Amino acid sequence: MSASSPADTSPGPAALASHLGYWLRYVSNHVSQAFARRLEDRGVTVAEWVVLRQLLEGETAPSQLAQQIGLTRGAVTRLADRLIAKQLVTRRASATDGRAQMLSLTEAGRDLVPVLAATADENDAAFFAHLPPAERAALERALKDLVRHHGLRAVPID
Amino acid sequence: MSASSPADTSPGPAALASHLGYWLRYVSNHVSQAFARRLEDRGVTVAEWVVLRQLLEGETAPSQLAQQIGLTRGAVTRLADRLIAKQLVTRRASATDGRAQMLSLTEAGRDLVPVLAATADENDAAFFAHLPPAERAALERALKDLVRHHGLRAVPID
DNA sequence: CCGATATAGTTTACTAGTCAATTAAATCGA
DNA sequence: TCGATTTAATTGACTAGTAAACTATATCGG
Repeated sequence: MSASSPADTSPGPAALASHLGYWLRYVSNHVSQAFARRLEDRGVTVAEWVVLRQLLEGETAPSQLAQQIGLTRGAVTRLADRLIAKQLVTRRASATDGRAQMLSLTEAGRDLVPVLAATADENDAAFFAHLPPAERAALERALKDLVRHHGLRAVPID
Repeated sequence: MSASSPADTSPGPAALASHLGYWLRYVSNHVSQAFARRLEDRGVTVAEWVVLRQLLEGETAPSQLAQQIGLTRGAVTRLADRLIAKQLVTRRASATDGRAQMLSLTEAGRDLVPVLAATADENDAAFFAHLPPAERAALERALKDLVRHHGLRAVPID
């Protein structure tokens, strides 16, 4: 029962392509890479888009943000540093907790989000629009089932 | 036509979760991360597993390997350095081309591949076995359709 | 009220990748 | 045959993440 994957016909160790995880990673990398190239013109990365979109919901502490988007707090610190350098985000001390910081969008950041969202829409359409609706729906259902079944949450518990 | 994604009900910029690319990346990251944890016990990373499995097909030049697994030659150089340090791979000058190097598995490397393949099988099963066969097949078909339709190949043209 | 513990954020060291520059060898053309 | 171009590999500078150590502030218990 070990070598159970569909394309695994030969004997010996399972081929790379016999694992669904391999294909998932393969396609996902291409989609993200294509998105990254589109965002390049706007001067932001995929990770930065995620932070900016999340901050549109309102002022947020780094640790909270880390939980929401599935990064460690260390990663959020660096990401915030870069976004502040680009003048898209500001960081200020919390009024109520001496340890905490609060991140929010600048004017420029707030203005940029809709532009980036349109870019994300374009990228998604370019990749997935050609799929027959049923297949597209099946893909979405399978992905969400995986999330549900495994209780996938923002990765690093930390 | 811009805000076309299924879960995008509200006005304003599209939410992160309204993009299929977001879910793909989300699930893919979890699968890879889980696989990485399993491989940790064996002392190798996911990228290293891919190289080792590919080298099982035979002695390969770094540039060729780069094409096969979709990395730049620079990335392969570093990866090879690490695998050599772990004594799983050897690098020797090509007999026929003064510029080229050839990478091959050591005894230890060859012995390790089946163990890692079993680990990959386990990880794939843990993530995808619960999906109803039809849904699992639909996922696989959708991913392969995306590869075919977009002519996705080893990413960096370089 | 004060010591122990938990939490927030940053920093350091590491893996993992890109791109661009560099070096050296091979090949192609006049 | 020798100069120009291409190709192979490496290296350096960068983005992007984790994990773990560290600092500072809060909070909880006795």
